Amino acid sequence: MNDSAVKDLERHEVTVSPVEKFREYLGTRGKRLTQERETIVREIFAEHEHFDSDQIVSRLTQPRRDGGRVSRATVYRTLSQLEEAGLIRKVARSNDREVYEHDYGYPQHDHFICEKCQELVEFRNDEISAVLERVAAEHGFRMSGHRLEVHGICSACAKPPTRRHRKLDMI
Amino acid sequence: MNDSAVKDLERHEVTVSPVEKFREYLGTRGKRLTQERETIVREIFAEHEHFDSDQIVSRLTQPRRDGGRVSRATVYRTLSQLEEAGLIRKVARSNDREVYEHDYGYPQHDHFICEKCQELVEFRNDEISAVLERVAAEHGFRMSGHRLEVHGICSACAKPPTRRHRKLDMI
DNA sequence: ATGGATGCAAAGCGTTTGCATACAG
DNA sequence: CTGTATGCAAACGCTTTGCATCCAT
Repeated sequence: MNDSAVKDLERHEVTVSPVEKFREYLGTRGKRLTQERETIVREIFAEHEHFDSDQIVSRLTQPRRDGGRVSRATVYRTLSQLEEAGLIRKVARSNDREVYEHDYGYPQHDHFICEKCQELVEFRNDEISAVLERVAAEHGFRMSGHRLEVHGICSACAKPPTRRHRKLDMI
Repeated sequence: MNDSAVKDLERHEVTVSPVEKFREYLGTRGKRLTQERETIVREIFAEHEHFDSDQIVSRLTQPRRDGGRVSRATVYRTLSQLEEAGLIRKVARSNDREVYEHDYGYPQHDHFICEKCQELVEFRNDEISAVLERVAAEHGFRMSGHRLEVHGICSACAKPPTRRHRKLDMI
């Protein structure tokens, strides 16, 4: 992909809504944008937070004020397709569940994962991609992306224990 | 950890066998090095290859010439402990299974994961850890390690398709 | 001796799937 | 209309666990 193509893509990304982007993807595959799928996409892109399948299921499985309810099966099926469509991506595993995040309209970044509180903290660093591009090229590997989890203790958990932290530790 | 401590660790690593290292770990925890555990460690460290739980289970579950057979449950229980002991670590997920590799007596490295053939290819690059150390420090994050998967197409799969590749592609 | 470890089978748990029914295009 | 999609519940596949028995220390 050349530079102007990249620019087109970027412009596209910030212009088209997630739902529209998904509709386009579905269209090219002879698939349909159903109410259920739209409900799921709206729910997921309502805010930029990490999430797992079960969170979405519990939010959409019980009757809702606006969009109708969506079954567990449909949530799973739709998450897979959203991933194929490049709207979301798996960033980590936590509690035996895949953790997703937005991969559309959001800049490339990686994560710290705290071993104490399990919190995911995003960080951006362009050097990493640059190094990876170079290393991949050296190995004749055609890189399409990467997944990087940096494990350790976050600043909050590293601080001298307070009442609040103690409590959490004792669970 | 200072330089001489690092050197001690390295010397230690190449001197003590995986089984001994495991015995040490178990000892400090009031646990025992049983025949089953030793069999598993020997099997795993017989060669430096990536592996998943099921591979070990199938190799040790059926009666064996030397070491006795080991149950599925014990393999799983022991793999967890080997991970805690720092002898092995999870490097990826493939086919819904955790993929492990030796984390003892082997230098730090990361992996390319081919999206076509699923092959894991190791690569070493010291810049990455260096960058991560720095970024972690900037964020007040106390880094203990990282897991990096670089996704894309490996050189073999990227080559112009041969008869052999075509066949594989059509599966 | 005796508290930890094993084996077996059953349970767990996230995820997938078969099938009858309900829609989007 | 017609091929897709949904919902439900059952099936799946990896992993964990309860319990009676066994064994390393």
